[in-house]
Amino acid sequence: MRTPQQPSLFDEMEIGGAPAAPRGGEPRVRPGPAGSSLPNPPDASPQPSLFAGEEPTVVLPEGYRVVATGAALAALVARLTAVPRFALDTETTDLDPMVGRLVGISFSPAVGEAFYVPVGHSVGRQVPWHRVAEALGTLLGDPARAKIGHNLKFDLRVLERAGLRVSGPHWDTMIAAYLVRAEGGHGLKECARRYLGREMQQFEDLIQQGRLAIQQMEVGAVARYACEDAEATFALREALAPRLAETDQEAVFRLECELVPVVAQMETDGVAVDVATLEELARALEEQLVAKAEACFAAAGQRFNLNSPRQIGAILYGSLGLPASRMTATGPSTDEMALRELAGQHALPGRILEYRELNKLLTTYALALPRAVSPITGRIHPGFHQIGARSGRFSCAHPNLQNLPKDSANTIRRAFVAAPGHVLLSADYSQIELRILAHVSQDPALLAAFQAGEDVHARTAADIFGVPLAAVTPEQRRVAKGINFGLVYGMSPQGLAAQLSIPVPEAERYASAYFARYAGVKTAMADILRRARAQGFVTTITGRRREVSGLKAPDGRARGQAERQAINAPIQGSAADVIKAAMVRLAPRLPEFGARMILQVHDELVIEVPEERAAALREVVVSIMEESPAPGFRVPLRVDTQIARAWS
DNA sequence: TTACTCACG
DNA sequence: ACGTACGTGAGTAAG
Repeated sequence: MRTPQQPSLFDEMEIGGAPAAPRGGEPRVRPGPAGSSLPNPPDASPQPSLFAGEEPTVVLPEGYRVVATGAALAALVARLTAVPRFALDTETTDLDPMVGRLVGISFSPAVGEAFYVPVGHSVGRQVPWHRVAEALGTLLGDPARAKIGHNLKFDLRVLERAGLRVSGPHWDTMIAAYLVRAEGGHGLKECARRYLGREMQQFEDLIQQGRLAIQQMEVGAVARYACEDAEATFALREALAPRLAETDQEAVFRLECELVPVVAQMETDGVAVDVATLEELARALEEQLVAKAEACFAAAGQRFNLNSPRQIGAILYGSLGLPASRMTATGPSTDEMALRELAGQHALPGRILEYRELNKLLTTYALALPRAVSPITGRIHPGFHQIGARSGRFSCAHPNLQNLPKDSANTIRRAFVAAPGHVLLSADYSQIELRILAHVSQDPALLAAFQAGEDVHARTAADIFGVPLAAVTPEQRRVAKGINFGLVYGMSPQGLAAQLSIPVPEAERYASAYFARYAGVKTAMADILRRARAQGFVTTITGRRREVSGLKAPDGRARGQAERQAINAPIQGSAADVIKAAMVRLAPRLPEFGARMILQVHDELVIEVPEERAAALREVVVSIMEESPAPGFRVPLRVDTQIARAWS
């Protein structure tokens, strides 16, 4: 693997005496407010060809064209102007759009037809970038023309960095492919194989063939590859559109495509982090960790690798002879629940738990997060994956900021801060999944509880224990809260019992008391299961589909798991639909406040806004998020907000 | 690469 | 009797 510290052979190479393109060595730090995207044109100086005097080695297939002259560029614009939609694809020097520079853009206005516009090659003839941008800008910004792309988020970010804004409507073939079929890969090449029966040239083959970085390769070779990408993408749209219709997922597809530019913006803007706070925390944790490790070794009577579950198991269940309660696939478990059970019998298990807590904070957060800060912007730019979760939720990675510790005892979230002069506005849905359940079930008692604005856990407690609302004890509310969480997860009495640390028969009594009071919920769940068994899938309020297999499995455990998935997916997935739709409605309102959406954590949105506009924006955010998400959705939605310098 | 553990909603 | 609920990503060990 290459690292920025180890430039390849080719970085030293200069062609035709022109200076090599500037590379990542000198990061231009862009401090301050969330990334106002400075123009960042590709490294595009036309240079004498490395291959001057040689015959072109690549013959383009019929229908593919290189756009390397002003006349060809005009012809491309005319051709694209004549069609209602076209596919586009970008070639870049890096897969990270924060780092990669534009090498070329390919377009396809029809099946069998594609154009490649080289803009960042270091060899061969090409039209200067400012002329390309000028010629294509209007077209790409035209809201009357649909842009088709495979993972458009990437191309939008790269083009934006190069100074070209691409407006919708967007038609993302990767998202379409995922909605049509979640299993298997969703790369362009795989999709072309599956839906077009085509075997495409792999990127690795292109690179290996030239043994050069893409921007240094002969334009013709890249053109052949890039044209195929754009053209296959165009063809994919035609193959996938009818499948989206067959599965009744046009509405959710439209939602996801409208979300693409919103997510692109969120990733590009990133979030500011106070590295000094994290470094200070890391130092403190390291100190505590050493002491805790020594305490563990003292209790164990020997030294061992505290990060190895296997070695911990050998000590606890071998040397110390403690009884193993829970098993994993490969041996006795040392997870938190297992160690808690042993805590009364020996000092070691409790100390291991304390060690693990510190170690998690140190390695996963305090040490790892500073490494994720971009040297280019000084901010962290996590990837938000619209199709990352089967339920319809986002997933978040590199780093995952959706699972930062929430415990007020630590300072991890406090290290996430607003830019100078700004604050973070956090807005989260209250009880969104239970409200979805109320809507889906139309259970009168649950609907009434929300419409009355009651504390729903207390209401549930009052109902299942048969006491007045005002008389509910904290313990009763705790049990009711467990029930309500359990409902969303497709609860089993066993799971409920384990979660609440109560006997199974008691959990069974609570569950039946609940379903007696909320009979609509019981019948709604039975309906979902019946339909799931008949159709093989469940759906959300927006029509997002999730296939569920195993509902007819003879193995009770497998069947139970499938049933819980079938119950949970419409609830979790509808909640995802609700917040995604709110993001789409909210995004166009943010510029007037100078604000940017920077994080989404399932039921929470975090927005960075100039301090003096925060109060005004809060009203807008709340009113948009609380809007009814669908016709006939009568459960009131409630959004709580916080405004602070930091995310905590 | 797989298994385990653990952070979040 | 049941292997302890739904959905994720990351760090580490060990093969």
